[in-house]
Amino acid sequence: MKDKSMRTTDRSLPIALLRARERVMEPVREMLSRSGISEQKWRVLRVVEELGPVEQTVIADKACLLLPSLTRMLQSLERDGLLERVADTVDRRKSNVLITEAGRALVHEHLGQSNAIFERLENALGKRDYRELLDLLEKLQTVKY
Amino acid sequence: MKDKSMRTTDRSLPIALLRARERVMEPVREMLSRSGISEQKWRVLRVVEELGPVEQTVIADKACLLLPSLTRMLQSLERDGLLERVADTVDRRKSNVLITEAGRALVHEHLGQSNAIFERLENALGKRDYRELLDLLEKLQTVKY
DNA sequence: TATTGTTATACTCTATAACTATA
DNA sequence: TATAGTTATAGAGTATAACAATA
Repeated sequence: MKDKSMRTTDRSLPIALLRARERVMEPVREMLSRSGISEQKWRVLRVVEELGPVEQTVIADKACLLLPSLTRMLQSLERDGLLERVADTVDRRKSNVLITEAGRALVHEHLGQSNAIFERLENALGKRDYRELLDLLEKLQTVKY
Repeated sequence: MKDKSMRTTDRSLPIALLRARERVMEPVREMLSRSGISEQKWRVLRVVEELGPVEQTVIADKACLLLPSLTRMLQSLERDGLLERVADTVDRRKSNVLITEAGRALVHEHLGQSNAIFERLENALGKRDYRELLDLLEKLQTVKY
């Protein structure tokens, strides 16, 4: 007999978040693999494109990466001419990362495809539920507990 | 000037799901690291405990892992005496995985701690929103698009 | 002393293909 | 021929600690 306190994995928030994400990422992965860019690098590019010149600690936080991982990705993205690092003039420990024109072009090209994917999903799930889900996820990120 | 078609990363479903998950996993990771069990193995154990004797393809699907990764984890979990693999008597290509008493004990012990973590979160987020979020994630997993 | 970022290292997981055994 | 699982292998990311430079 099952323990009553046993939450099923469907009702486990971390597992449900992961399964949902895997589901949603399927077509995105297909898109990214065609251009040879990893999921993680794609997040870095989007964060940098969104936040403008931004320091690495912030990128790591927003893109859910550790700093040592980020360092290597930035080196690679910089070699590919998609991002640039410039030393901060005020606090010289920092460097600010910004997107190049080539990087911006790449982001926007893929974002077009990505938008198409998520428009389909939005319709399948219902606009109301889709928005509600994003609202709840946003709330979850900021809640203190 | 920003492109209007540019969704911010807050409203990107994959990124929002990831950030939410990272947020939620923080205390769970702390708990797991104390017992030296990886996140992935923890998912495998929970899935097997939940689904009883179950074939590996199903575990891989439910725990969001690839079969080759799962194979190695099962070997390790079997060595540790937490799971067992028994050949399927009907279809001999398959093997059924089941949890041992030691495995069940480990799962339930950690599940107790995990429940405490998520009860706190449920209260912080509000029971209604918490349930709504799980419902939407479940819906997302089954939607066709 | 604390913080920003880098380097080093070991390890784990991912991804793909090739393979075995069975259906 | 197709499927279940294993093995091999390359590569990428994770996690920790130690380090350099700067604050």
